[in-house]
Amino acid sequence: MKVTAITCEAYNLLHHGTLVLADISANGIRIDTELLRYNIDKVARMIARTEKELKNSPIWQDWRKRYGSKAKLTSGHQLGCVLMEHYPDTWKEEGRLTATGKPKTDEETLSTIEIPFVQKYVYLSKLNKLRSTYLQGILRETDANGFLHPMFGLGLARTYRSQSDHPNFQNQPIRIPWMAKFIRSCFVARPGRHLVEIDLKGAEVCVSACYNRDPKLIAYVSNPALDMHRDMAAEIFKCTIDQVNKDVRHTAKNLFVFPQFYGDWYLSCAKNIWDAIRKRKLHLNDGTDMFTHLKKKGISRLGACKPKTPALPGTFEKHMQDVEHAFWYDRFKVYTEWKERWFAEYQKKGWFQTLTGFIIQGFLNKKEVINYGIQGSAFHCLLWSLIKLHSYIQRHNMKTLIVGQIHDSILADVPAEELHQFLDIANRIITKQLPAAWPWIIVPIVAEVEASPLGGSWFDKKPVELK
DNA sequence: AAACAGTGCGCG
DNA sequence: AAAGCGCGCACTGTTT
Repeated sequence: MKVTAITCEAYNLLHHGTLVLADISANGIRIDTELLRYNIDKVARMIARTEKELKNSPIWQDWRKRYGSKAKLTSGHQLGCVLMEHYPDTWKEEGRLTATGKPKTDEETLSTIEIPFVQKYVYLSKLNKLRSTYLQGILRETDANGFLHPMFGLGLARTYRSQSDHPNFQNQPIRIPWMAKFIRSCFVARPGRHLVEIDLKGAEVCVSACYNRDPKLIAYVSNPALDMHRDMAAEIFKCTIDQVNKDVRHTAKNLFVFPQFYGDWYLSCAKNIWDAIRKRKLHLNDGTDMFTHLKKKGISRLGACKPKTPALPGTFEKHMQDVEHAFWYDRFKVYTEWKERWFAEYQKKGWFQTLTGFIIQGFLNKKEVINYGIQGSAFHCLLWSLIKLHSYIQRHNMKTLIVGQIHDSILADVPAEELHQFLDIANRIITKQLPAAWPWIIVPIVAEVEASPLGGSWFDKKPVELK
């Protein structure tokens, strides 16, 4: 793919953005190295204990017999071969083999084998990831003064997003709370300061609405009284919006709406949601178990989920097929028309231009053509804000330091006495100046703020009300 | 010893 | 017709 910034404005964005990102790297984020070392020891002990437990199992005896001195507890390939003997059916299902035809041993596949040995293996993998990639990765890159300087680049991602390395600051754990705690509690504010994270609320959905101009999507992101994820939850689970609780909404958002926007299809959504009902024990607001509720609504099973076999009535698979159809051909039909037009135009020309003035060309499939512009422009909203914010901080001789950036959020280390001023200007840039500078932004942009206690950690951040 | 392909998993 | 977009990093197992 050829990467060319064409408009002058697009060039300037990358130019100034690069300078700001370099400054962010130079500032660095403070690391509690003592806690980091303590956590590394603690996780090491957890790993040792888990390995010992696994090695007491008869399955490990079997494993040893097979591989002798080459037997390795961390080898997914070896595990796959050992388990294949006892659970061959696990890998008979569609999509359970790797690209080279070997049995997959990812968490998703292994979660179907509900024996302690396998579940413990999954846990051990997580512990090893935590120790190697994150805790040790951070320690390795931390300088002698206790500051970490992640790098950020604008010249690599095909979407014109940024990337980060040494270490990657943009994939530090947050979704699994116990993992997040081990790591994020080591990222701390400098003395007398707060770590402040400012997020562009629903950035990609907002920017998507600016591309496709679907009136219903625009309404959803413009009217705080409306809630797309809640509405979709009600459709997916055949209930009223009052019956939707946080967990159910979260499931609809992350296992249907977002995947659909990225080009996923109903069959994979159906499987994932059905799994989530079981694993997360979903229920309605009044306490009714979700499976019981769906049964009452005429849905008693998932269905075969075979791509070439038509979905049968009374299955969740069939229901999700209908939900998907209504989603794209009724609710968001203007969005669908835009997708068709956008892709057809690309096929004719071989390139397209993003709303922020970048050309993207090369051999791309439909999903890439649909997604790249949205993903890139959403990040550029953040980058533009970041540049403005940085410039304001310099001009006003503020002591605030911007220390990181994660696609749609900014992390800053803010002296207590500057907190009010900082939040005020950041909010003004994001919600007022940004939409004023870019007329293609036709929906409100909202900032969300979280802050750590004084001298506290990234893990301890709590929402802050913006006035 | 170094490079490479394949796999898996963390984040938005 | 195919069946989720973008990244970085660690590890296994093989090849150079």
